[in-house]
Amino acid sequence: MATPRAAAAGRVDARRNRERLVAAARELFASEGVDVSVREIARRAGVGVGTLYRHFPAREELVDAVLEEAFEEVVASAEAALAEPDPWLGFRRFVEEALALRARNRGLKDVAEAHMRGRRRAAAMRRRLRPPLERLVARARDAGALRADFTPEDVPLLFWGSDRVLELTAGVSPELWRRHLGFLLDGLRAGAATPLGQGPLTPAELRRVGRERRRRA
Amino acid sequence: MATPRAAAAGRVDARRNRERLVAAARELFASEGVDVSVREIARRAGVGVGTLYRHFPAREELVDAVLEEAFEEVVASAEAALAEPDPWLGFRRFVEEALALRARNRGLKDVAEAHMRGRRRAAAMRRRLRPPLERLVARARDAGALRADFTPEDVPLLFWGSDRVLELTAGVSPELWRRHLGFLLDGLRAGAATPLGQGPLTPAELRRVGRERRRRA
DNA sequence: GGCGAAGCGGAGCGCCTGTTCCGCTTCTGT
DNA sequence: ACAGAAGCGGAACAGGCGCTCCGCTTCGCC
Repeated sequence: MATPRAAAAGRVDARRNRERLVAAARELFASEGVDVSVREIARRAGVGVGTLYRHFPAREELVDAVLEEAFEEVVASAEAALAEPDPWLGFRRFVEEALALRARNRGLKDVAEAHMRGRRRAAAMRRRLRPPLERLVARARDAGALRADFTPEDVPLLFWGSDRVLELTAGVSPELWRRHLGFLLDGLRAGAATPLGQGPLTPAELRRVGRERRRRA
Repeated sequence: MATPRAAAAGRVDARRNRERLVAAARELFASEGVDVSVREIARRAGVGVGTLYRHFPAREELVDAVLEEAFEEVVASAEAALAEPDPWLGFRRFVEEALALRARNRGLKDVAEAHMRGRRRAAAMRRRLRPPLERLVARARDAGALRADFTPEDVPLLFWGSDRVLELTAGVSPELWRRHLGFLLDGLRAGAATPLGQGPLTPAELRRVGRERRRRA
């Protein structure tokens, strides 16, 4: 019994195929986005589509399984940013790191934007992200660095906008999103603030953004 | 000869069908975006798909024909903004108006972002937009209102980012893009500027953004 | 070593897309 | 009024998608 029966049940070839599928999906989601076809994932993994569906009864479950770990990095980044003593730098660091992760993983960006059309685990991750994110915002605001009218519900706005820049310019100028974010961050400092005509999303509205989007697709 | 033989040649029923197609496409592109299917456009116009293809040998030509007028409004808006005496208000007004047009016309946003995958007329419009836009930027910068490191090539960044917000939140909070733009504009004032790590796109790079994007699709 | 079960592969289904083709209708000049 | 041309409509094609199904292979316990 050298290496046997550890991990989950099932035949060893089945487990190997499952791992191959996850690995193939991880690479393809990161480089091509979540919209790669199941045939392409199966081909990359060296298995048939039937095998893919045996392990992941719907395409979305594979997305869910693969991107959980990527989302975990975002949560970790938010928690690490809270350790930064300067409240403004902590806030800024989280936003930059979260976007840098998206820059390296198209799939993460897709899922974050599409607000999961049925991705349960990503929804759970989102709930985990909320508390540290709220503290990052409150801390920077209370320190007088972040403008007073900024709310946690405004954070997705930062991501969405820079995501698009990222998406469009990744092939030509991979770091250009930092410029867009730089403009935005300069506008988020308390000293730069002028009154805004439009109020923030409420938490309920923010949730609806995801649901509306799901219905469309 | 009351109303006859004016306009282009061809049978009157053919001309009527062409106009119906353009009208149907205009409505659908504005409300659903440029990705509506040809069958849907034909159905809305009350004709068969064969008729659509008789008038517009490829789907893209219909897109091109319909969105030219929408793009024209953007150019007109830039020219009108130059009449504004305050350079900053002029700049701001153009950006806001251009985005408001996109908010009312999904197709315009799609074409502007996709940077025409083969839309010749839109490319011509883009060239027409450049001169007034350059003057708007230079004027606001020279007046000391707009930050000195802002270039005309940065304008698309403003649009792309807010476009995404618009797209995602249109159904829930149709004016939320104004909040995102508000943050951004506050960061564009000379007084708010801090050094940016990343330089602007060159004009050549900006053109490549469109071409890369075309290759993908 | 054999055999039952678990796993595998990929043809095929249903539905979508843009585009083509051609028999039939409708217009229009004489 | 009529003939011929111009225009029309929609079935059909090629190629994509996610997903299902089932005959065949391979594993692993006895």
